[in-house]
Amino acid sequence: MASRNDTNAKAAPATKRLPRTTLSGQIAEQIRAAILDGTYALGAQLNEMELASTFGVSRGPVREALQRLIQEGLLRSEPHRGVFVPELAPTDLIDIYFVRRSLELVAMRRILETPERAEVVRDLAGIVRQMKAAVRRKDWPQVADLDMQFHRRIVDEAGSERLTRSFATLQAETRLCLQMLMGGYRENAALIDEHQLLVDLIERGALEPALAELERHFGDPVRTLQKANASRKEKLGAEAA
Amino acid sequence: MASRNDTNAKAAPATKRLPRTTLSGQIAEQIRAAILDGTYALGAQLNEMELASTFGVSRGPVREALQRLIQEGLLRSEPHRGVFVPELAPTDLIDIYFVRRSLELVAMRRILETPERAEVVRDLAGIVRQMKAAVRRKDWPQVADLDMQFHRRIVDEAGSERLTRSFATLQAETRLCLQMLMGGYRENAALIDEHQLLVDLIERGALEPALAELERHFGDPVRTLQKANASRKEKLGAEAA
DNA sequence: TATCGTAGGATTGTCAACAATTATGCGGGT
DNA sequence: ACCCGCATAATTGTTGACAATCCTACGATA
Repeated sequence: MASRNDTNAKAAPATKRLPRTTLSGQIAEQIRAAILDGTYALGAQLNEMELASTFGVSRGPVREALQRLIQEGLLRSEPHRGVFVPELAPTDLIDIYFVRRSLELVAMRRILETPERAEVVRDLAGIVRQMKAAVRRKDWPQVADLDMQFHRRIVDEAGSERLTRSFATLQAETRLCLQMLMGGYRENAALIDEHQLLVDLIERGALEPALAELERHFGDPVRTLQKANASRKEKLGAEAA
Repeated sequence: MASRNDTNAKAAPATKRLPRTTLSGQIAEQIRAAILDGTYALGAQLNEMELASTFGVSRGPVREALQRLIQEGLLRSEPHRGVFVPELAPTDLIDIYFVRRSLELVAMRRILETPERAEVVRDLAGIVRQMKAAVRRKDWPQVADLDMQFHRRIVDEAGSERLTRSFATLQAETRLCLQMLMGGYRENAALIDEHQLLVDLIERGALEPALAELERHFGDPVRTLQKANASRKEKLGAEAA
């Protein structure tokens, strides 16, 4: 990872392409990707100096990037100790999905209130199509990514800047949580059908059925986790301090 | 403002009281309070060096504090230019209230689903009582603060860490927006009655009426703003880029 | 006189070093 | 053998200085 820079060659061409970019922002993006990729394990400490040398920069930008991720909920800071990848419990996933469901339901309601839905429906259908292909290739990371895109597209369509912002952090936490608790993305056979059904309901303007289906769609991951949790609850009892 | 430190006397007693505190955090709190107090006007730029000398620290902690506030939505950063107090439009207030309403409705629904509500009801009633006294004293800043406490108490009672976190930023933005658009808090005579009614409905466990009243409660500020907006809409047409 | 190019000043972004705090390992005492 | 206190080591928090970038104002030219 982080092969973009050499030891101290800071004049990378990528930096020039978009002048309105900050080094901190790039670092934040890279670290975020690394966290979500599972590069840093649960509870691991992120050494500032180490990260700095890894990215070929000083500790300043790294520090700012870390703080940004802390505010996003992807890292936890203990003053004078360090920043750690949070150890998310099953209750955290449930909490995350509780808020996510709320936000998406609101977005869905707003979408079905507007008469112009052709564009969203087209985009969502395209995502589902790609998803179908990815499932056929058994490219699960891609499926997970498309799942993210699908739900984000719905929330974005609501046209609320704050809703989008809140949802973005929730979605990042979701990904982290799934990574931590289930070791990646689950192979859910019903996933395609559920998304396709949602698209159809949106197209037809069926408000209540769409909301109900969305709720059902969210109830499933929680139940899946609870099943997965049952097989490793012995490990969780050790850290009830 | 910021008379806590002298020129370079960093060993303030307040710093020692809570060892698990970061200088950046304190700075962030101070700057946030200053923003919400209206110390920094709409669109004003916050000079890092100036803030640093004001607080008697270096630019590092100031920078981190600013970035924290940026992520909270209370400041806007333009790379290589500076950080500014965002110029919020009426549409922003509407957007903020849209998300706030959604979150509070979710919290309310969850509260009314739990059988143990005595503690919340007691706390909320206490806040309303203080509010009544503050209104009698015409202490509007205090009324605004109690209003904030009231709604935050409701959201906190839902017991969702993410809901609380998201709501906190929304509430800060709300305060900023009201400060910017209406020059502070409005003197709403019906405010006390509305809150009291909400408390009663929560106590009685009346789900649907409580949700309806909460919606009504949120519809009002938006309408108030739209009225206030009517008197200055000529200024808003200039920046439709 | 208006406009374009350029020099100046100011502010942010970044860096390397210093200081404070915390955790760990060792030695002595009970 | 176990526990307490102290010194050491590592990491974060903070600082001041350097470099890149952007805005502004001035002057030359058409």
